[in-house]
Amino acid sequence: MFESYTIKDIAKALGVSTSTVSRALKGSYEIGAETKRLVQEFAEKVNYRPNPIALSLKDQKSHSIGVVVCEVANDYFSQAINGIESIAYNLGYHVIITQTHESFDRETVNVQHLLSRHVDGLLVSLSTQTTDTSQYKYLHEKGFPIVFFDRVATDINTHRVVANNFKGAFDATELLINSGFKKIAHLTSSNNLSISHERFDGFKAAMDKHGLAFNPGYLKHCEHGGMIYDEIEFAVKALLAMDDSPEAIFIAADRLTISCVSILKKLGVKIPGDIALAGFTNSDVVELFDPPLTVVRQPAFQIGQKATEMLIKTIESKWPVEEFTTERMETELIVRSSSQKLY
Amino acid sequence: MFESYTIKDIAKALGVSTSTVSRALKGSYEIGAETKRLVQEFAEKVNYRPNPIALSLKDQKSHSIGVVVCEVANDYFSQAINGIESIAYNLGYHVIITQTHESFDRETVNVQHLLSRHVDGLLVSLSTQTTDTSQYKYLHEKGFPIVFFDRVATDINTHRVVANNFKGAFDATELLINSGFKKIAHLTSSNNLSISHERFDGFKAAMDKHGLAFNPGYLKHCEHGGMIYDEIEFAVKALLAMDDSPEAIFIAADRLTISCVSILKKLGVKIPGDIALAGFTNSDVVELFDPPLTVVRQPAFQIGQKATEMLIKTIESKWPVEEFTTERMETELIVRSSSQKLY
DNA sequence: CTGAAAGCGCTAACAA
DNA sequence: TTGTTAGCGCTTTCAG
Repeated sequence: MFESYTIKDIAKALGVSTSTVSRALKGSYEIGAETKRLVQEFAEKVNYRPNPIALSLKDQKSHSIGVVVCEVANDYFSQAINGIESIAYNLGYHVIITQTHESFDRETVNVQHLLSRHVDGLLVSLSTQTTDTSQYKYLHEKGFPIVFFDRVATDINTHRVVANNFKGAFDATELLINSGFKKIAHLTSSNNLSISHERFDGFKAAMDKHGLAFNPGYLKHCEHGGMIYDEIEFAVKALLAMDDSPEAIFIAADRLTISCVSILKKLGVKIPGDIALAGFTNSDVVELFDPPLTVVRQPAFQIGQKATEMLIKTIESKWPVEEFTTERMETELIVRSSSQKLY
Repeated sequence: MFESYTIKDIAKALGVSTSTVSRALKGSYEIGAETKRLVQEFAEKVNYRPNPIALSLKDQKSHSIGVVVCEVANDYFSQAINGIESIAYNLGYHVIITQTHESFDRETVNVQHLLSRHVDGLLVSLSTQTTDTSQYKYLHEKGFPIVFFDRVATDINTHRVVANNFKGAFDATELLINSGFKKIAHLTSSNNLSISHERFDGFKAAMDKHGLAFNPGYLKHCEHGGMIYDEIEFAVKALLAMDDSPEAIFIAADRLTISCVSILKKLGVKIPGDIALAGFTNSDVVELFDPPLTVVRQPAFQIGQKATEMLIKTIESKWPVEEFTTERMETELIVRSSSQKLY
C-alpha cells in the first residue's frame, strides 16, 4: 500500500517500455487502444499513483505553497488556514505553515526557509513588526507568485485579499454612536499594519459623519499586536485614567478585543455600564461572554480560500501575470450587549 | 534568490566535479582542506541550499508527515498543530494537514491521499465515526510509522500520546462532588472514542469513591462529537426533562462544553444556579464567560510536540521499531464559578 | 504506434 | 584526494 508501484514495475509486468506506460496513462493519442486499455487497467488494479516527488523534480515545481502568518492558534488564522487547506488540498498542493510570532526576523527566516523548500508561491500576512518588505518586492519583481492577505504590503503591487476593514470599522463605530456614545476611544494594533490604517480610517469616517470630534488621546496603539499583555493593559489603563475618559472603545484587532475584556473585568470596570465595547474578533464564543460581545467578524475562511485560489492561479498561469487585483470581502457586524448604552 | 544554485553550478564555477562539491559540503574527510574551504565559501556566498525534492527522490523519503484530525479551527487541535509544526519545522519536515470533519469515509480518503503523497509517517487522531482501524493496522504491520494522539486506536500497538483523561475527568467530577453535588450527569462524545471511555471511567471512579450511585439515564452520548448542534441540544434537553434531573453536568469534550453552555443559556437555565458545569475544553477565553467556566485543560501544544518527536524518531530509526510506548500528559483543572454550589 | 535515452538535483559506489 | 557514473521516478524528445 505504501510501497507503491512505479511506472517501471508496470512496464516490466506488461512487457512494454516505461514511456509507453507514461503515455498510456495520460491517454496520449499516439498509443494503441489495446495497449492503452491494458496499461490503464493494470494501473487501476494495482492502484498506481505517480510519485509526486519525481514529478516535482522533473518539472521544477514542488506543488507546495508557503504560508506566513503570525500565529496558528488564533481564531482568525486557524479559520483562514482552514480555507487555505481546503483549496490547496483539492488542487493538489501541500501547504507549509510558518509562524512569525509577530517578529520581523522570524518572518525573514521563514520566507528563506520556505524558498529553500522550493515552494511554488507564498501566502503572506505580515507581522506587526514588519516595515521592510524588500524581500517580497525582490521576489515579486522576479515573477515569484505572492498573494498577501489580511495584513498586506501596500507598497507592492501584488494580489491581495482583505476584509472590507474600512466598512467593518465604520459600521461598528457608527453603532456605538447610534447607541448614544460620543466619547469613543480606538484601541488598535501596530501602526505598521495595513489593517490598522484601514480600520482607523473607518472609525474616523464614522466620527466625522456624525460630527464628533476625534480626541487624539483616545487613540492607543499596541505595537506588538496583542502578543504582550502588559502593553494592552498599559493602554487600557491609560484610557481609564484620562480626565475625560471615554465612554466606549472600538477595538481593531482580535487578540486585543479579548484581552481588553479580560483587563477591564480584572479592574472591576463594568461593561457596558462603565465602558461599552465593540471590536474585531473571529472568535465564535464571544456570545457567551459576560457581557456578550458586539463584534465585527471577518470571513476568514473565505479569505483563505480566495487567496489560495488566486495564488494557485498565478502559479499555474502559462504567462507571466501582470495584472493584480485586490479582493475585498465584506465583514459582518454582530450586535450584542457590550455596545449598549445603559441608562 | 528563488532560482537557486545547484551543486552543478558550483562545480562548474569552481572547475571541480559535482561529487567533490557534494562531499565538500558535508565536510567529508576525504576532501582536501583547501578544496573544501573553497567550495564551502562559495556555497555560503551564493547561499546554496540543497534541493529537498532531489534529496527526497534520492533517499525515498519525502520529509513530510501527514496529520489526520477532525478539524483545524478548534482550540485543542489548533494548539496541537502548533506543537506539531514547531517540532517538524525544526527537524526539517513538512506537515500536511487533513481534516475528517468527523467522517470515517473522509478519514480513509485522507490517509490514502497522504500515502500517495509519500508521507514518511502519520500523526492521527481518529474521527468519532471510526470503528474500523484496519487501514492503520495494515500500515503499522508493514512497518509504516504511525503515532496516534488524543483519540487513539486501542487495538493497535503503536506509539500513543494522550492526556491523562482518567485523572482529568476524575478531578473535575470530584470537584463537583466536593462542591456539594450528588446528582451529576455526564455528557460525552461518541462511544467509539478512546477518550470517551477514559473520561467516563474517571467520572465513574470519582462517583464510586464518594459512594454516589451513577444513574445510567444521566449518561448522554453525542455520537457526532459536537458537529451536530441538534444532537447536543437533544441530549441537554433530555437531561433537563428528567423527573429527577441532575444538579450538575460533567462534560467530556471541547465542543460539547461550549455548546452546552450556549444551549443552557438559550433555554434560560441558570449556570450554576440551576445546573452546575465542569467540562473539558482548551479554549482560553472561557474565563470571560458568563459564568466563568470550570474546565479541564489539556496540554495540547505539548501533546502535539511529543507525538511529533516520537513519530520522527520512529521514521529516522535505523532499525525497525518494535517497542511502543504510550505517553500520558497531565491535565490541568481550572476552577471557576460554573461549578459552584449556590445556597 | 512504441522504445531508447536524456535529464531534473543529488548521493555514493567505484575508479583513478 | 578527486572524478565518473548510475540511479531515484517520471516525462519527453528523438528514433525507429
